[in-house]
Amino acid sequence: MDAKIIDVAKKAGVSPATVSRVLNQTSTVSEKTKNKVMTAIDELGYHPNAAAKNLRSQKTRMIGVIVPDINTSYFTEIIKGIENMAYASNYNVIICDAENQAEKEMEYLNLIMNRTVDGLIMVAPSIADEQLFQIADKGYFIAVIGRHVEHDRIPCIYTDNVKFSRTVVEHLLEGGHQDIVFLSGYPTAIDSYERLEGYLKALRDHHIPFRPELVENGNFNEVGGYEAMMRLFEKKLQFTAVYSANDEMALGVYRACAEVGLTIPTQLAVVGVDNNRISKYITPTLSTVNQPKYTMGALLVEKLIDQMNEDTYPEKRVFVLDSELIIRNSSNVPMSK
Amino acid sequence: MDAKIIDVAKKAGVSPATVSRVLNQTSTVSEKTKNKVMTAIDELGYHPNAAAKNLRSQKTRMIGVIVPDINTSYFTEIIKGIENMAYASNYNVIICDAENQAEKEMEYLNLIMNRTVDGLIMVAPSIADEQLFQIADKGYFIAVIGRHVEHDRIPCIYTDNVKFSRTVVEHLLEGGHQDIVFLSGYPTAIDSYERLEGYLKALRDHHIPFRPELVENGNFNEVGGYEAMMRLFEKKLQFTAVYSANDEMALGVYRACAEVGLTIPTQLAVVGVDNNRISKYITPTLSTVNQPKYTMGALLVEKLIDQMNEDTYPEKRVFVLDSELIIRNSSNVPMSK
DNA sequence: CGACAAAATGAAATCGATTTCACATATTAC
DNA sequence: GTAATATGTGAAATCGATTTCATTTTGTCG
Repeated sequence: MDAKIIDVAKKAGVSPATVSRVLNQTSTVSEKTKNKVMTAIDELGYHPNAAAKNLRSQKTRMIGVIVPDINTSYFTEIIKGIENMAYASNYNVIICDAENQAEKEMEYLNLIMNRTVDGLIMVAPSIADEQLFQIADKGYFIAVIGRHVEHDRIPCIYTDNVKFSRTVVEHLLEGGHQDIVFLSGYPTAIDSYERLEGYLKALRDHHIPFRPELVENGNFNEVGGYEAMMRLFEKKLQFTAVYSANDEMALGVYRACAEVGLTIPTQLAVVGVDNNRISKYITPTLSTVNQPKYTMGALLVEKLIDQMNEDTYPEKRVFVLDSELIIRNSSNVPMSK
Repeated sequence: MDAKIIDVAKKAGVSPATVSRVLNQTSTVSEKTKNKVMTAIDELGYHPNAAAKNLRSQKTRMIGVIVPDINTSYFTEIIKGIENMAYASNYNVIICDAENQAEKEMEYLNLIMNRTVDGLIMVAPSIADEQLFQIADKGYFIAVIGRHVEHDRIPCIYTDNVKFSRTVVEHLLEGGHQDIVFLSGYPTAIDSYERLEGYLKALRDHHIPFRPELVENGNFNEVGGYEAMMRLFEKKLQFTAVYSANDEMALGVYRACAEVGLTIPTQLAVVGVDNNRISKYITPTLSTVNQPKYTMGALLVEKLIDQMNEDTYPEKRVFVLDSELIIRNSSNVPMSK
């Protein structure tokens, strides 16, 4: 069906080698033959077969990205950063949605093992360190966003969860809040754990007793956040603020408050994490922690590409980026007594 | 670096052909040799090279999906449907984010022309009909979500924008609203146009004069919706309801109202479109039109796969799905006079 | 103008799998 | 026990590009 390089060559009266040279600018070709080849390509509507090209050249100029969920703006923002930077370096990006299933995540590792992609970025992977090491040790290029990985060949980038969590809690303490709920995401996610750690450390530093009953799991989504809050309300616990480990859950908190008739921020202060698109559009506007999502993606893919091209160990491999507390209306009123 | 099929063959003491047969179950192999081959594969950690496989077999078992924007839940829900159904049929999905750039969309067409994918799904494409026809006529498998395409070889699926828009407007008219703002998306998008058409028809049917100054463009996102409303407020126009062509813009409407001190729904009724994740979490909960996003993706990819496997014209090619108006709190109070 | 370097081009090998075809071995039927 | 069939396996061709190496053509200079 499709025209092949040999057809182009015949039509232009040259050899396939020359056609290849015109297309890839791999050596000089005279202006005259270049033109003949180009018109032949145009007339035949020739598109080089990717498989043949990949097979011979042993590269694909594709980068795979595995994300836990494609329907989460935190991840899609990261993807945008990856895509744009990759595009600029002439790489295509294959996005893979693991749908929060470890099994699917594992399946997608095939992309790199079977050389469909030249490199692989795993965003907030659930896979164990050792598995990552194994892949890297075999010589494949992988990189990780969202957690620390201790391996020479694996660049990684993340933000300091503990640090910004302390900032959040201290912000609430300054507002006069002592009884602060912590809404956690998936218990298995490292982010959940580290954010809880920051919460605990801040309390300890300020000599506030930790009340375990104020920690609830909301699975990082609206439904979970809503249900977690409802559980807390039912237990009639005393609290005046909520630190939600992401913005989606905070939205669930808003809904729960609307239903039980609690006013934010006067009766309950709320702070989220991620600064997602809608956080400044909901009412009241949501205080949250801005993470440099786009930058994380862009920076890491850049490192990965460098590494692939030079096939060398990068001088700097671990990137811990700063995040920033954005105080909006959901937490900017000191507690009314 | 990687083990090749010949290495496996040598280790197992068989020919490459046999290894291939074991892996692809393309003909019977004795239990004994099968075991030898499998252990050799295990020991070597062999992964068949995708490029070689694709080249020889002339297929990739990959399906490309081009979406206008990956950071929009309407599209990601569609993707979920595509992915899951494709996965079930043993196809992998490559997601491509055109970032609302026609140029990028065009670039991604290369995926099918160069046979990186076996089939291509274009979601709400901006490309012209004729270009689509050309591709299909060359024998490539493509399918379209979100608009009607009149070509024997191109399956398509969409909802009836005109129809549900009438329903929305009639719902508002029943609530006593006569001065209804229409917030449009990108002017170039067919969805914008058809939704406006439904709005106009409903007004005409009910003998309500059309006031062009009540139509504003909000680009399908929060910022646009917010700015559009602010423009309307500044002009001090008289209106009591807003039909927003999607939920994201409706969120912008909410924000604008919060800032100027208008209460929804008592002072302004709002209806959106898409029923996105957050629409029932914001306050007041947003009336909206539910589109069968997941189903659209799943159904269409199924058709595409059928077509690819049978290489035949499908009996049914055009699917117009029903959508449903979900009345929530943002519009359920009759206008207070 | 002849010698030599540089530029342009082609023939053939190659990438790593699948697939065809032929052949060997095992099984069944009579 | 032999013929006929079914099953299992290997050698070699093949997919469509790139790349190496050799060769031809062009250009430069004394």
